[in-house]
Amino acid sequence: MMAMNAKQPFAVHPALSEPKFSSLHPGSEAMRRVCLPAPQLQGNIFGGFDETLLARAEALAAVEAASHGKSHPFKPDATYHTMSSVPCSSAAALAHPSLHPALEGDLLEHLSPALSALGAAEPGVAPHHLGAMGPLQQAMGMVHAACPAGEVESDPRELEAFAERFKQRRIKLGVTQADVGAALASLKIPGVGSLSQSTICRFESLTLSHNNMIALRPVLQAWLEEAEAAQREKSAKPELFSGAERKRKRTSIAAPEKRSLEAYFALQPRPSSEKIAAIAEKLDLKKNVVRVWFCNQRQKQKRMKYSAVH
DNA sequence: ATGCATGAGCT
DNA sequence: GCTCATGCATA
Repeated sequence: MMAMNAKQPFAVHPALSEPKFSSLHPGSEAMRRVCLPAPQLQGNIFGGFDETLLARAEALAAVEAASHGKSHPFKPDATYHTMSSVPCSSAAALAHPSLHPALEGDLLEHLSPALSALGAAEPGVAPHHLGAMGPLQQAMGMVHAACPAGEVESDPRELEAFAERFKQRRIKLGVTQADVGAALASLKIPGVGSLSQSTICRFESLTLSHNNMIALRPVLQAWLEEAEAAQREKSAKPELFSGAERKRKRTSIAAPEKRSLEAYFALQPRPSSEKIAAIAEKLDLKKNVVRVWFCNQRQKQKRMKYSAVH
């Protein structure tokens, strides 16, 4: 496939970074760590009472399971792990483990008071200088160059409004999210290829990182304008490209395991390799699956934290 | 709409 | 091995 993850050659436009993101520099990750609530405490806890904590996390998971067990009816689904033969119990994947926010929050707070503090301690998602930003960098550059710097805002409120307007106008054009993603390539913006339906969807629902939103906006705005112009002259033609025969299988983590993972995450969002291995063994999951789960969970938490503050 | 995965670049 | 952007597969 093409190099879709070229490093970002430049940072977010100055006007785009507000106070929250002023920490926008290559070393922001290090800084974020410094801001973590009582890091050494977490480290000691997890490092010294491994088994105890693992047990507590599991107990927590068990309590939660019992609390709304009936809300988690097992589905006679045979989890398909074509590529990642995760030996889930035959009674695997549940519909959705939506934990009760109240109950969960309560329990977790007792187990990890530092967790709640974290939310307040880290207001912004501190978008660094962005590493894997994608080919859209160049597009951003172009758009910015062609736009009066004054009108390019990064105000979260503005972004939210744009996303909503975008969706509305997109629907008005009768174009699907997938169509938009594919059509992006025909914009011929240097360095900008197509995007998936997932990404367009996430953009519209604001479930991308702030930086990602900022980066994509100019591109999507450009597409929108072109699409509307094209429609005016009656020559809109979305283009889809035939897919391939690639088959990737998705691991499905059963609800009980997921609950445990969430409990572990509350205790330690960044478990060491050893901890991950231990957790993986206890839950009978592949270590890499657990590692990726934690990575994804962290990404999700960041987004949630950000939207919660804005 | 969202869960799990991949890969680039960085440390 | 992490973060981040992004995507395939699937509910």
